Amino acid sequence: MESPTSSVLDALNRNPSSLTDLTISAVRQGVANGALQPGELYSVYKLAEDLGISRSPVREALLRLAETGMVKIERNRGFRVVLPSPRDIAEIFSIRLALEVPAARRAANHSEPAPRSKVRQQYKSLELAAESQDIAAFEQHDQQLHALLIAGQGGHRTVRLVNSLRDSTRMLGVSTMGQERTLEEISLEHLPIVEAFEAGDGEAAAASMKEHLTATGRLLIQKALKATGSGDSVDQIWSEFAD
Amino acid sequence: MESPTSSVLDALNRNPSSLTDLTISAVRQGVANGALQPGELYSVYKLAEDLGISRSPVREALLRLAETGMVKIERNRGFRVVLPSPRDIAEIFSIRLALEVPAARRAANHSEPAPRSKVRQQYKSLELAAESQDIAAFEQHDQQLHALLIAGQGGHRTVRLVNSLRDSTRMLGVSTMGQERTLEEISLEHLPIVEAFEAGDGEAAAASMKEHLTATGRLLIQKALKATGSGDSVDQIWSEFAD
DNA sequence: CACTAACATGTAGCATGTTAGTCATGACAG
DNA sequence: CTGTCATGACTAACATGCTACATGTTAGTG
Repeated sequence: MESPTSSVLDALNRNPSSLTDLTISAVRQGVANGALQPGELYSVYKLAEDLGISRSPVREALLRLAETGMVKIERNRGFRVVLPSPRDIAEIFSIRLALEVPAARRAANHSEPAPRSKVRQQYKSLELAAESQDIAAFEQHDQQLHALLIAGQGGHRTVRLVNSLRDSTRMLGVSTMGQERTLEEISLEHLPIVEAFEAGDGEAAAASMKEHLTATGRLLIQKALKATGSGDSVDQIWSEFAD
Repeated sequence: MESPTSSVLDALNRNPSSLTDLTISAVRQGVANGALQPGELYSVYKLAEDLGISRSPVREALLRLAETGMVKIERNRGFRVVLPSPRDIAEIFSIRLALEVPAARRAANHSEPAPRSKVRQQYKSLELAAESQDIAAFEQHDQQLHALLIAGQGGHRTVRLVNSLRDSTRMLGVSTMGQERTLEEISLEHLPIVEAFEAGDGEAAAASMKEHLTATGRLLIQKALKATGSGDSVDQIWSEFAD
């Protein structure tokens, strides 16, 4: 194996864990910035070469991503980044609603000073990223804000689960972000959640979280429907999964 | 490579897919029947030898199981089957409640003849397994019944997700099954759900599903608390995650 | 006797060789 | 022109060799 590229080394130094984890991050990033196109066929061979590492960790990374549905592996053919169907999106958001709305309620009802300042801080970072149109940073702080609102008591599994669901819709956000909704608008949707959390108002937190997720989910479904040219309506699909 | 054991061959014939999948099944089964003890340290090396295959598919299987939390891999040491803490169990059931209760409601409200007969049939199999004290069959039909009640429109992800959550608590069921509750009792808990589903009564289905999952979850937490000798109460832990 | 350093052992993680399956291409028969 | 079949390129899946590391043990030091 020749000398790894500097970016690989950098990532290695930041995170001494494993090349598999590194590869997972790399694929996520590639999907986020469009380097990996949904539907296109790629091979473990080439990806390993590009990353300057061997096939084993790359393969392991892809298997784990396939487990979450972000990627599909085709035997003896290669792998594809999966573009979720409108129904997939609806299901994903129905799950997120089922998990995050009660979580937001509980979090607000039990909110304490320390997590409050963290949430506020995270929201400020989100605003900042929105102002400077930094989509990558925006995505990251959005994720961390949602994670904070779930983590309350230590819902590790729930956080991991929601993060993996976000993975599946990440490639949709890329094209959507800053078009239908500006980053500022999305950022503002979080404000009532944060305020309700700080006020310890569980019901308000739940309601505004529900509104936020519903708006996001429906928008992504609409986007996906336009892309597929299907005749189905957003309402119809949405009603199959969420109320 | 010597001759694989007959059980391995059997599993291979049933499922011609991949050795990785075979290994996942083998580990699940090993956990279910106590061949793999929680907390004990095992090695990929030996497991691969026992299965009569190479280390690669075994390693891949364990990585995927680690992803779901059923197993923990320790670098350069081995892997352990994870015994979930009382809090872990509470979180798992809070997730299952969030997903399965609304799913049961929707399923009942949209129930049609075809799925109805399938559900009824699955319930009969469950009863039968309970009568004959066949724990393995009982587990399987229990899982399939829950899956049917979720799958409604095609909630593939939700089904997979719930199945993976069940994985994490499987080793607890082993020791519990047929002690605190008899199989017949557990089977009977499903009856009101099935009846509400057949009657198209969403609210009743949701309520009885909630009752069933709550009873199961609390029982497992109690069991786990006794094992750890902790002073926490079931109510206290339960209230941190579920309502 | 306490305490440390060298070493033996066993492991995950990674690299790489091997096997067998899939598909595109094009020759060729009808 | 069309459908069939050989063939070659490419691939995932699997097997296996290698390396660095974590840990328990033992030998050496005060």
